[in-house]
Amino acid sequence: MERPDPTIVTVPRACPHDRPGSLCADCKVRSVSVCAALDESELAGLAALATGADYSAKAELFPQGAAARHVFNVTEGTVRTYRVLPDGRRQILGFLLPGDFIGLALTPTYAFGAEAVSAVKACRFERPAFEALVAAKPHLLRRLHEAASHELSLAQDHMVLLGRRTAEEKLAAFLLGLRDRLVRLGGSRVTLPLAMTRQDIADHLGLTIETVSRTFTKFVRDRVLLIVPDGVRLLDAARLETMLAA
Amino acid sequence: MERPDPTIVTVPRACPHDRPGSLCADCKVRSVSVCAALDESELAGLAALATGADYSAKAELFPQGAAARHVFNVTEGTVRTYRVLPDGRRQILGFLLPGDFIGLALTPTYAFGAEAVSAVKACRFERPAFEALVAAKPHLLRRLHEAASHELSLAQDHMVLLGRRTAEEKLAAFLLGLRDRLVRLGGSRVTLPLAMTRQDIADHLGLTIETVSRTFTKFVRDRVLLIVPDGVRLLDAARLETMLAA
DNA sequence: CGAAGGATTGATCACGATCAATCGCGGTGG
DNA sequence: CCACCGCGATTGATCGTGATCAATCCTTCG
Repeated sequence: MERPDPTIVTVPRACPHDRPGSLCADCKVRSVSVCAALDESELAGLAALATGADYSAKAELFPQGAAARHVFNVTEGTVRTYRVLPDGRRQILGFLLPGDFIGLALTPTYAFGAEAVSAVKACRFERPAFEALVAAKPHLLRRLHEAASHELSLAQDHMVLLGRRTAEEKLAAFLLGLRDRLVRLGGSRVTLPLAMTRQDIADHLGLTIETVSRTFTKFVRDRVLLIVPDGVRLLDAARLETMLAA
Repeated sequence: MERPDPTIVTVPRACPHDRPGSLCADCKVRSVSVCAALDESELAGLAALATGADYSAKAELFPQGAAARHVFNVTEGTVRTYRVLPDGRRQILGFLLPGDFIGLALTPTYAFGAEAVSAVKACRFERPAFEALVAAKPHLLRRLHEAASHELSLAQDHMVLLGRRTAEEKLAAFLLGLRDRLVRLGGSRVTLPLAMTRQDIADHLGLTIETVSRTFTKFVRDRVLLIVPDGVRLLDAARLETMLAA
């Protein structure tokens, strides 16, 4: 699958954005999101609640601990979710790509902050209306639960990574995991756009920016990858896989 | 399957363990578990599905990746959940105490392994029957979702700990977190029984056994706690709190 | 009493952190 | 147009936390 510009994951129009009259039924990320659980009539209900929200790079979707007034479905761009300690240390919990849902937990406040890494477009739903829909549609709740369970499993994976992996293994796991997600969204298998900074990657993997940079350099020296503008090109993904098997 | 593991004893009975004929309505840990969501009639349905399962220390409840045939509600003792890497490195995801539920995810296989740390008693439900009950009771599903959301939040806390905390902070957070859970179960505020080994604690906090031991020793030297048989006595919990605030 | 398993302590090592300088690129204004 | 600026990334030098290697110690249990 060819992509003209590897730096941008172009996901065709989603939910009702800046195109008046467009519906969730046309949403190009629907198949990979919680919305996949809904039938036509339910989608209609959802579409009525949806508004488009655009964020420029570095914009805050919401801060940690804020009242949870919305749930979101990312349709374009990359979002980082994070928690910070009082002294400023930051842990990035994850990077959200098109199709990813924010607000699965249905808690009164957000347990983490969220910021746009690149320019982001999202489908946004008011919480009260969304909750009402969930209450009316057990199947949607079931789907939310499955999504939350999946996220819990990913969180557990990440605990293993943070607690028991070396710097090299961490970066290898990060790159392969991101590649797989991008492939599912129709991206290239060898060229990964990296919207996030080295600092973001470091804060996700429990490393410093210098260690991330040095590890990238080592991978380049070992002919495992090339660094290209705004991303990397994988030369030897098998070698990365091997690091994880070990 | 015909010759059951001698470390596991199954007894046909309702939720609470050693009292034949007793019902979930009497369950000591109900108020702190997902069962708290159920009314009398629902409890009756649940009680009909429950069997007691006892495990001696170190017994395996199920291995990582096994088909998820049961869900569990721990009623006595401590369980560790874990994932292991191919080369043997282990990450303990959490320690489950009475009232904690195993199998929230409702996935076809267990995403992690579970072992009894101490002698354990649990309420055990067959998955098909439990799933049927969940399908029939949206309120129970909602409760499961809330529990899963809470667990996700705890997992995110732990990611921060693993990625961004020092050894001292990790141990302080572990002790205070465990204390709070034990207090909610009616335990002491200053004397913590530690059913798990130093190695278990190390594998939970992303440290080595030696570092855990040395950090305990440092806490003793600093008059923060005393080491007592099978546990610790907190002398200066405030100092532990301070470490986390920093 | 001896063996075994968990815990502690000591000596040394090394991975990744820290401190610091420089690079490279894109944007901006003179 | 290009000099300058700012920010992210890279690289180098050194440090230090926590890992590793290894030797007891302590408790329980047969």
